[in-house]
Amino acid sequence: MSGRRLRIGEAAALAGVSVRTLRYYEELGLLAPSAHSPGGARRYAEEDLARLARIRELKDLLGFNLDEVRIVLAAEDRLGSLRAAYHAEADQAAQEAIVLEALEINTRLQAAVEAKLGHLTAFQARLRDKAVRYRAVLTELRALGGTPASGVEDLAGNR
Amino acid sequence: MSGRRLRIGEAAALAGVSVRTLRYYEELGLLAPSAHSPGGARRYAEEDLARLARIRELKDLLGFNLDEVRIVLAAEDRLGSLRAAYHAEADQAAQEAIVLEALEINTRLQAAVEAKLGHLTAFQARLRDKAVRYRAVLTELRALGGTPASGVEDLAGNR
DNA sequence: TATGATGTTTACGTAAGCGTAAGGTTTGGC
DNA sequence: GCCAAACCTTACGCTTACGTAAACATCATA
Repeated sequence: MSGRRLRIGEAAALAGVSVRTLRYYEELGLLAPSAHSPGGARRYAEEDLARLARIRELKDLLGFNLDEVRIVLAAEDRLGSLRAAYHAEADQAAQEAIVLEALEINTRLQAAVEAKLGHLTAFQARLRDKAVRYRAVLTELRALGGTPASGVEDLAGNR
Repeated sequence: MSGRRLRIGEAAALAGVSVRTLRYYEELGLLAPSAHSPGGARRYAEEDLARLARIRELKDLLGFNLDEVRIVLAAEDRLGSLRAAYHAEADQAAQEAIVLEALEINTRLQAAVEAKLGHLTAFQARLRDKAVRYRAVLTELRALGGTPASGVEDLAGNR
């Protein structure tokens, strides 16, 4: 179904990160390649790239550091292992706890995203406002083109 | 206008940063207190705190590093000095250039914000989707168990 | 099978963004 | 005027997130 496995250089280029970054993430326990060549070279599958994308998302988009990223991913991983052992009759209370934990983290993430969205849209509004004022100043400046220093005073009142 | 000037400790506490951070930003040429005590202690005015807020916004919200922040602030500063020297008949072409520069940076900022907003909303959608699936798993788990383990039953239904 | 590109581990280096300690000065309430 | 709290400068330290180099192994193509 899914395509071939990528060498570390290919994976890095595709994801827009460095080879060193991939090895570093593995060292931190964030991202391990799902396979290795017989000689021991890392082979990355698509799911690995997806995980990498999630890492970069949490880091770059939400500003999480790699330790915080790990916490989030760890919960998702526990959920994944639950899903794998779903039919193996494990302790149901434990399974519930895992799903609840995932839900909790999901909720916290949603809150974080929501907060960021709020701040960003507010920032955006202020930017637009400023742009309008800048353009007004510009046209006024240009209108003044032939008329030097005639006491026109409303740049200051522009705030 | 509230004239009270703040000592560095007060300013830092109010802004939620460390004293060291304020001094560091000054060292980088990002934020200088608008006054000093006779003995040489920094005194921060409200405008200084506003500037600090802008710095943190660009850094934390957009992920800019302090050097990028400085570029943005420098343009705003030039615009401010233009405003101050508006009546001093300076070279009009130069004034236009300054406003144009501010507009350009504003545009780039808007683009950055827009991009982030797009990514964030996409991320948000995926989070919501996941939450729905998690709750489905949870109800299924509980249905399989027959008896609700702990008092709370309707986590799936709320929200 | 040769061989150059790409990979491996190990380990030291680096830039940003502060933290923290030392040693001295200023501030401001009693 | 006294004195603790807060400030000053200088300077070295620390963490994060990698970069870079060395010395060697493996991969894949001719």
